[in-house]
Amino acid sequence: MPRVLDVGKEVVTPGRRRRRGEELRGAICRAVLEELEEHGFAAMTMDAVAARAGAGKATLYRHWSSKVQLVVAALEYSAPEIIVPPDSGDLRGEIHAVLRQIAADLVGPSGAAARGLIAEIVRSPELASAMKPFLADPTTPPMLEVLRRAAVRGEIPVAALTPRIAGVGTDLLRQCILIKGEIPEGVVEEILDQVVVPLLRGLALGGAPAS
Amino acid sequence: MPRVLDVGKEVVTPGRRRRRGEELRGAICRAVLEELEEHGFAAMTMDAVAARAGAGKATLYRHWSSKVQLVVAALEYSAPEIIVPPDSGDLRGEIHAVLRQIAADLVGPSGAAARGLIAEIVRSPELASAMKPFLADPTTPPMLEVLRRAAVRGEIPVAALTPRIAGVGTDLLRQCILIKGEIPEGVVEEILDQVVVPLLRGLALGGAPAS
DNA sequence: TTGAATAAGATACTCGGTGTCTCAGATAGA
DNA sequence: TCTATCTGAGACACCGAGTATCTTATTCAA
Repeated sequence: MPRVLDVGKEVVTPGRRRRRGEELRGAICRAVLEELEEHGFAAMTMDAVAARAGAGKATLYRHWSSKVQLVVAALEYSAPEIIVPPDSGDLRGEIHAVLRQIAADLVGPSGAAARGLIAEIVRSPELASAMKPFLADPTTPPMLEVLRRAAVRGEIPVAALTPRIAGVGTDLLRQCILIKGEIPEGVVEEILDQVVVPLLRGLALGGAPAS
Repeated sequence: MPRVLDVGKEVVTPGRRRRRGEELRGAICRAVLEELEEHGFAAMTMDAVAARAGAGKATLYRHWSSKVQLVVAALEYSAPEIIVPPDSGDLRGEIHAVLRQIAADLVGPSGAAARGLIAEIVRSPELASAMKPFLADPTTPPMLEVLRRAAVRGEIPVAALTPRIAGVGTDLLRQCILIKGEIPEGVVEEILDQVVVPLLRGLALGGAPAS
């Protein structure tokens, strides 16, 4: 049952250059990031990415099996870095600096992508493993480093150096942007002063349960 | 330009009963909850809901403007209740009881719906306000009540009675299920003992910053 | 009881997006 | 130079949300 294709195809493909390999993949990843920044994950279409990259849609699917996989690849391509603040001896200030960076990332393009990925996890939980690195890893280590230095100074116990504790601030920020769609002014400081700092103070006490 | 509709319509509608008002809305909401439980939010189609409810798709859209609004209504219809544990004087135990209930809700059908709604917020942040009640309200008040009683007993300061502090456990649980697609064994206790309890202990100290 | 107004059930249709498929021609490697 | 491979382009199939429209059951007022 032959389908009618390309009848009268008259394309004047003017000796256009064709990229391959890393050059091609890089151009596509950059196009993905730009589309993400402009439209967000949901409104980003594969056609738009293909058009912006000057590539064919089939090329996208030849390299990545789905929109989600493509976005994951683009995130890998431009991994946003969290800078560990210099050791100032000011624990609150250092944590504040890390949280501010994380908040900025969540609001920016890579944050939009990450939020979109979380939405996709909701639709297909089996994807969770594929994108775990982009959700947990990049933010926990810098915070752990800040806490480690505080532990060295004796401000907090070594028992406080767990991913759970180091990730509290990040988790709360992420929760905020997921539910509210933004991180309102002052939320970073609210989390810092109502949760993270008192939590560390409580851990410094160690021992007995609250009361 | 007359479109051809219903040519040869031969429907044998056998005097089928037609429901209205609350009966109809209830049947539709139940159908939504069943579809959510079976397929999750994303894979739930309006056609399937209509078919299961024995209703027309137009009827769905006559009552609710979109899939999201319909799911919000279904959640209202079956509002999962968080029971405030009896005043035992055991703060950790009471918090544990509340967190366990919240975790169970997040894993169950209404949790699946809520996760789907969060995914929709990601695609259209303006919807955030429409569903805020279903994300924050149901869980914060019971926890605040538990904390309030602890404050009366003098275990924690009144300053600890903020939504931010009361919601820490819930937020962390929600974050967990969003990212991992599940709440692994032991996570509730991990959050309780590594975060919530030490946090309250730190707040009980009041005053000076950590160190 | 009856007739008009209202709204339910059914279904065809539009629209937009993902993912598939095919093809001509550019590119790379022998 | 010749050949195998992969790109760029775009038509296409498919699916689901939301719309339009028709028939008819139900409600309510006269």
